[in-house]
Amino acid sequence: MEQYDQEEQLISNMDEEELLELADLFKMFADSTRIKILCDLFSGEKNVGEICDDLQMNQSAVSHQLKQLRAAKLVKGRRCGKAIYYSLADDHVSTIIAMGRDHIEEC
Amino acid sequence: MEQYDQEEQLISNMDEEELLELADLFKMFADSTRIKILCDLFSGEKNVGEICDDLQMNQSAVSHQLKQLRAAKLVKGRRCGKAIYYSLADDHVSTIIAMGRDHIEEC
DNA sequence: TGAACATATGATAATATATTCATATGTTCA
DNA sequence: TGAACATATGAATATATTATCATATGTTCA
Repeated sequence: MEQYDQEEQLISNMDEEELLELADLFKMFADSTRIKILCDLFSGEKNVGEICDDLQMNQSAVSHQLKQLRAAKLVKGRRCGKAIYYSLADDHVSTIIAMGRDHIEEC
Repeated sequence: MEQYDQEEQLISNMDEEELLELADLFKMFADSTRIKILCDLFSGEKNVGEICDDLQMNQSAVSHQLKQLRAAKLVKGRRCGKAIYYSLADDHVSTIIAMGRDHIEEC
C-alpha cells in the first residue's frame, strides 16, 4: 500500500536485503578479535601464522575469523607455498575503522 | 616484555580497551533493527511512537534498542511533554553508514 | 610416496544478543 | 488526585556467535 511505501522511503531508500547486508558488514567490525586482525593487516600482508603470533591467538580461532572476513570481502588471501598471505581487500576497511575512532574520540 | 609491546604497536597503537570500545561501537551498526532506527532519524528527530510506526515494530523492542544507541552516544533524546524525541547525536552515524554502503556497492 | 608443515573446517559448549511480555516510571490534563 | 498516554525496564526465551578441540585438506621436499 501507498502508506507503507512512503515509510520505507524514509528508511533512506534501503530495502530489507540491503539493510541485512549492511548489518552483516558491520558485524565484521563488531568483534575485537576481527578488528585486531584487520588492524594487524594495516602494515601489509601477513600469513596466518604471523597473525596468530601478533595476536597471541589460537590458529583455529584466527582461521575461523579470516573465513568470515573473506566472505565479507574485507580481506583476500593468496597462497604462497604452504602459507596463505592475507591482506586488506580495499581501503574502506581503514576508513570505516578511522570513522569509528573519530566518533569515540569526539564524545 | 619488549617483544609484546612491539606486537601491540603493530595493532595500530590501540590498546585492548580502545579495541573493545571500537567493537562495541560497531555492534550498534551490526543489527538491522538499529540501522533502521538510525536511518529513520536521517530525516530529522522523531519520537518513539513515530519510530515504531515507521519500522512496524513493538514499542518495547524499539526502546531497548534506543537505550543501546543512547549509551553509544549515537542518538540523543529530549523530552517534550509525554513524548521523547530522538535524533542523531552527530554525523559520524551517516558517514559510517555511507562508508558501509560504498563498500557493498563496490564489490 | 610419505612425513612435516600450514591452513581450513565441523561439532560442541559457553556466552552474548534480540524480542516479547508484563509492569514500572513519568507526564498531562480534567 | 487519578485516568490516560508515552516511554523505559526487568525477566525469560529463542537465536546467534565465539573459541576450542579434533581432524581434514593442501603443499613441499626428502
